[in-house]
Amino acid sequence: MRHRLKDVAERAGVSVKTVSNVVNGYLHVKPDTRARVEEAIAELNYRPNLSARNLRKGRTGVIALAVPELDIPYFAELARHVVVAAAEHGWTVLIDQTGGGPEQERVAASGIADHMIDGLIFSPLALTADDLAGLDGMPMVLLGERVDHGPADHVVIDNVAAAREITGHLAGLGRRRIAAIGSQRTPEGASARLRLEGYAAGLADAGIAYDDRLVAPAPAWHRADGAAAMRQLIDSGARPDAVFCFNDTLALGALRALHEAGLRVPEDVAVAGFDDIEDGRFSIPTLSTIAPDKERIARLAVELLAGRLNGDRAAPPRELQVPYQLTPRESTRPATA
Amino acid sequence: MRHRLKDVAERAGVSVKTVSNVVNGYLHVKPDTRARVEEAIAELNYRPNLSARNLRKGRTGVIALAVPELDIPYFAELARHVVVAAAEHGWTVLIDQTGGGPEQERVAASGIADHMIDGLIFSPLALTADDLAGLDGMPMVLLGERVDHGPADHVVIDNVAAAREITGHLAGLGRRRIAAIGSQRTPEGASARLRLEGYAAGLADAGIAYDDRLVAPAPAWHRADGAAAMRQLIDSGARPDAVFCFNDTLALGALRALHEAGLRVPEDVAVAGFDDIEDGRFSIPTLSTIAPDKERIARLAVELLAGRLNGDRAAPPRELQVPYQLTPRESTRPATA
DNA sequence: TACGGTTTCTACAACGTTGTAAGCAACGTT
DNA sequence: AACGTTGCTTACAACGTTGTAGAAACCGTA
Repeated sequence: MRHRLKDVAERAGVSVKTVSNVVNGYLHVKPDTRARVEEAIAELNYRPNLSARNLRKGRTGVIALAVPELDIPYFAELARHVVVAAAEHGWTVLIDQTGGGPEQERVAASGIADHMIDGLIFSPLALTADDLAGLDGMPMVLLGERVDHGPADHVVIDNVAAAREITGHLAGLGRRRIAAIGSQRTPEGASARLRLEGYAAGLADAGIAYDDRLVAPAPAWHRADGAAAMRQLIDSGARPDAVFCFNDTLALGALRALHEAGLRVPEDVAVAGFDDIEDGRFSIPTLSTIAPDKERIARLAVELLAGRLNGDRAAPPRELQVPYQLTPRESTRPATA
Repeated sequence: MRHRLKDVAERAGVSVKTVSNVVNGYLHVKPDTRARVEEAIAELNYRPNLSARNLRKGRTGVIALAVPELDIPYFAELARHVVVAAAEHGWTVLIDQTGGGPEQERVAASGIADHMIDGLIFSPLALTADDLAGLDGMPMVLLGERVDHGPADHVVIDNVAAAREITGHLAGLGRRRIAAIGSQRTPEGASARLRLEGYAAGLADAGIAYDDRLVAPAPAWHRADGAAAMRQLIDSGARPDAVFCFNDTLALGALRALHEAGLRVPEDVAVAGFDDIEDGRFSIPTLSTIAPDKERIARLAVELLAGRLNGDRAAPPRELQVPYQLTPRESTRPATA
């Protein structure tokens, strides 16, 4: 049986509001009254009804994190950091899995929001700035890259620079036939577009001509897509001597396909990824990658949201950039080593 | 600006309750009244306040899923299935990350629960049946194995049988020095205990003597722990020709350590895991494992919870067993192949 | 016209909490 | 002794919703 303030009040012989004051740490309560109330609370194992509190206060203490898929390691790792960072602000995180489709993301952005959560941290794939316009001022922080600057706060990394740098890293090994895996033509592929741009810039830096036949699309960025794309590159006769995969799961799939084709990594083909997921630190070979500071991303997102919630909701949207780190591992080890 | 029933009612020229009736699909509303109300709802972009509704109805439409860590692939995959299954029942899932410590799990079990959620699906590591006793009848389903039968519904797989079967599989390859990685002495290690028991039974089946020196503990079940345990087994001179790791992440770590030690898998050492996470299907070599039916686990958990919520809360706790599948892959490929 | 029955709608109260305003002691100051 | 001040406590209303009970309008039949 669940108890209410009223039950505690009766037991302690005080008013309901006094119990409320004790629960909320109000200062002016006589020590012995407080003790009596606390005793009653303990005896009845009283717990506040959050729905009622939320109704009264207009706040729920819950924020939502909407990600495309939970079992993509990057998002899972991100989610972990967000949960931790949110807890430091006293928030619980409601995790929503959108699947990445435009319609579902729209539902997530508007539907979930209904008075159940105080704010939203959103990692959209398909959503456009327009979709977000109808959100009635739900405080929101967007993660990841969007080409167009929407109406909400943003936490991003410099995808173009990172992709350019890692492409340069591959060129620095002496590779000339550097392939890319993960391009996408759909409007959802904002990350893909930026990373492709960085790849092209990296090639240009090294004086290598961009070759369409070395760029393989991937409908999604799962391991299976990476393996399929790699196989296709191998079969096409394009003979790459390095591959930059637009994320680590693609790269892990590519490693697998190379292995099955009897090609050695990095001797025959060097492989680089993007995201620095845990798997890449233990794969065979270990995976060179771009390591974004995920903890910082999560922390900043939560802080931006906190800022909106406590401060000015109408302030102009901010965009924060988080650093990344080029992290070479075995899959791009120089031949000399 | 957010609107209330009252605003819609004024605009449509009806009472608040009539609007409520329309929103809730009550039958006896004249078509043209309904139309007027719906128009007003659309114009104001009205959304019900869920806190108020919850307060009134005593239900929130949210269930919680508490897991030790989100970035352990097994839990992430499980979470994905739970979210999907819950959505089919109209529930949103609040995901809570306990960290696996006893105190945090206790907080998760009792604290989160406070009127914010209708029920809880809990995958505990450290919690005992006693800890769960004080939960005041919060409907709850436990996932994974517990030695003692607690007061709540359970969805489990037969750990002992599965571990025994995969140990037998290793023995069937002709291996005699079959090691185990992942044993735990702590009371939290219920899974470890059961899988160790199955391992011992599997050895006995094959007429192999149990050898303490071939059993390596792992404080947690991460890749790093698996790698460390494997290194220790190698260095100890125990010379295993097969390893059964108590989960896939341990096994992936072990693969890595074997690779670094210059040992071939499966030729020198066969490796088997448990859980069938996505990584194991793309690792080099691919990982033989026990594949529990995660989707079924999630679905059953949600259905058990639904049963509690809609039906008899006082019914005796049920325990459902979900099938698993021994899934041989490259890491235990027979020498002849 | 009157009547019972159905359909459609409304007023009111309640869910459990907290903000507001005000009440009552106890105290020190004039 | 009267007074303001401070500390502590309380009654009441309100947050936005829905269940209950019943009123009003409408229908067909006697």
